[in-house]
Amino acid sequence: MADPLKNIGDFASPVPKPGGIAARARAAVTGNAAYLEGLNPEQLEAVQTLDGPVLVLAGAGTGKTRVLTTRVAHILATGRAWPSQILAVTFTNKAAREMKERVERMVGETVEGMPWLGTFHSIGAKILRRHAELVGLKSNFTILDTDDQIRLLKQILSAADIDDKRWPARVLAAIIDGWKNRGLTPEKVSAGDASFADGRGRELYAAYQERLKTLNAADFGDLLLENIRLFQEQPDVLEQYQKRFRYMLVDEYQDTNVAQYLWLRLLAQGTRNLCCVGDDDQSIYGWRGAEVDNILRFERDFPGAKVIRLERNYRSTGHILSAASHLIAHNESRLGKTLHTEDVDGEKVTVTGAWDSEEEARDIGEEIEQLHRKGHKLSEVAILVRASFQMREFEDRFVTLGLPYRVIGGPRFYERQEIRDALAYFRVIVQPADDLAFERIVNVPKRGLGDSTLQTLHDYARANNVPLVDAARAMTATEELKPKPRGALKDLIVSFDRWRNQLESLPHTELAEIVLEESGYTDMWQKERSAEAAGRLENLKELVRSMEQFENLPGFLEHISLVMDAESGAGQDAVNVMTLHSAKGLEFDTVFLPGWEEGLLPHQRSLDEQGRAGLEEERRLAHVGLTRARKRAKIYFTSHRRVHGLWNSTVPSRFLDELPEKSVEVAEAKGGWGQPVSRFDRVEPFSSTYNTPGWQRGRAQRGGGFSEAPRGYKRGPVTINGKAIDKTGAPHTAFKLGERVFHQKFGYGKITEVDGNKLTVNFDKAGEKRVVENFVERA
DNA sequence: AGTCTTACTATTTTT
DNA sequence: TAGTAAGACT
Repeated sequence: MADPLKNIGDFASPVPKPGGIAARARAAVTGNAAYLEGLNPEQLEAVQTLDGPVLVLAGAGTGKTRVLTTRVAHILATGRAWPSQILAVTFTNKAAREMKERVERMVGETVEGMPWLGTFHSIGAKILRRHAELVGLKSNFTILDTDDQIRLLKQILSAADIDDKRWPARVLAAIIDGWKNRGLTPEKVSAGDASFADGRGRELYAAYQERLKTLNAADFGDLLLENIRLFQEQPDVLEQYQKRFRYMLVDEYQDTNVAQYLWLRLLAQGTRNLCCVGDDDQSIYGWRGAEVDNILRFERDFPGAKVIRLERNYRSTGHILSAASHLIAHNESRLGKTLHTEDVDGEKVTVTGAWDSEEEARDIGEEIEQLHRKGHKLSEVAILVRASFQMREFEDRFVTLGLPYRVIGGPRFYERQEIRDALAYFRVIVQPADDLAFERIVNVPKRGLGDSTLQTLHDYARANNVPLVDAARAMTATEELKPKPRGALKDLIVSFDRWRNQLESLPHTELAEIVLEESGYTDMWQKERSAEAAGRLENLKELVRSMEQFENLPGFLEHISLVMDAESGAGQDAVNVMTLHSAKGLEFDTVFLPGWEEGLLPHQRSLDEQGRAGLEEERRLAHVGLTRARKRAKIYFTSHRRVHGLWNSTVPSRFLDELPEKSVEVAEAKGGWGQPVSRFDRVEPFSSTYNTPGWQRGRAQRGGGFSEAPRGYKRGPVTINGKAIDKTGAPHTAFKLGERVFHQKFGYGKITEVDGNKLTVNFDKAGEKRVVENFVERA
């Protein structure tokens, strides 16, 4: 078995050795080092202010990554610290990888990789493995992902005799995650917390933690939480790291949660040389525990902190930047920055109204084709949506147009069923006590080891307090199981023993192939002659291939749970389709922003659940979208959208009101009125509703207030400060069967079914549709 | 064990 | 509407 501690930097050698670095250091001290060239004064200050806490407020496109990497280079070049004495944390592996590459390029070959550059989780895991015994784990503990977590919680719920119908495991998982994000161990959760199973949440949390320890496993949240516990309970360990990390850098500080903040604060109590880089205006992960407050509070948390603002934008043209700045200025909870650019004004941001999402997609498709004809690269075009259901319309359209596109985000490589199954096999080999992995694959492929056999195993395992594999081994020696399952189980155990023996003697990629082959796993998919199965087999091959870059099986497993992301399909010239969230950090020449409607952006749920804070986060999301664009930003909204299969009239987003008139141009939908684009007759021509766009009328009436939804619309789910008025609940108009009604989109029709507030109407022209009663009126 | 039926739900996503 | 997940049925 590999030594998991292998790559951990040594704790010795605090004095840099001379050489190439020294020369650069001299240059750096006099301020004329090559790597400092081309930085603007603020960036230079952010790079050179090395002592004490520093907060770099880096607006979109202001050279944040450059500052971060140059700062590392500067620390190294001036001989302030060794690579192994710098802690640099990011959120994603992608960011970590990029930073590593850029630092290496900047500093040159003489510096070996930085052992403490990585994600919060990977660094947390590394530290935890070193001191696992101190928190009740072994250093080869397994890292569980969300899927394992939920399966484990299911068991715990059933053991506690809780109906997992009423109290689903996934809900509990989310609650526990939330607690962990806030740095709460079971003891610290308030006893009165009744958010789950009538107040039994805390007890279940404790049981879950106990199970994790027995399984020698940690979930993602534990990687940090156990670190904090370790630091708090073992001051000498904490001190070790405080001394080691002479300089600390944090990327995307606005995304940190409470646990991450606590972790950083503990470590920063040593040298206090903590540099956090972030942008409060790009905080869009509040819903998964990020605390914007961390960045807003920085100066109070770290007295004497130097705050440096990067406000020079090198990405977008004037109009785009002005639109984005005006929009975000409507937020109250922000530190405030004024971005400016020396670039030309460029094209105005366009706002286009479309009849429905189909027209929206058709229009955007057309515009993209036009750009393409003019020689623009498709890969420089992005469509950024609020919710993934919006993507479908675009995909459909692009398929008919034959326009190449790629969807970014979506299910990850290692989340696919076949990958997880294969990994489960490997996990059992490396760690026989991994019950979750064992359970996953006992009967995959089918071996006739069904629920009853598994139940027997569970009972035995529980009674004797041993892992399932041991229980299985014991049971095969008794008469308790029927001959058939007993034989199958025995075969499986024997196989695992054999594979485990080959762990040392065979290269791990070879062993992996053998395991997948001998277990019958590849066979299982080969027999299923579907297109899908072929893809799965392909993925399995890809998995084995990706193992090559690791030294051994345990090393590979460590990385797959923390560091594996599928960099798929890049390189092709294709339009990028993704959510606003996954667009953060990217940039494109042309950005399309469809769906700027009340209820979608800002999203209704955000408004309902988070109120004003939710609205502000939605606004930041819009801001992130706009600031992705270098040369062209094109906003769209529709007046009709189908949500959950029901047609809704929609209201243009309030954010449209918040854009500066001088930088915005109202464009007409290409497939606009007058053309027979719809299957239906338009009862009310598009132009009469929006020729003076509603969002402009709204502004005229309201005089600039921003927290209210646009007025003047009778229909649709209009909300004010997150509170819906005119909700579709109360049956204020009782429609009857057979009645004639009128709908804005579908025209006239007869009611054929009434179901609460939902009506099925047989429209004269459009055929049968289900609609919410608010959207029809008596004819 | 496999297939059919019904009920439910329906942002955003990394590690 | 559409997709999934769990339960019933055969």
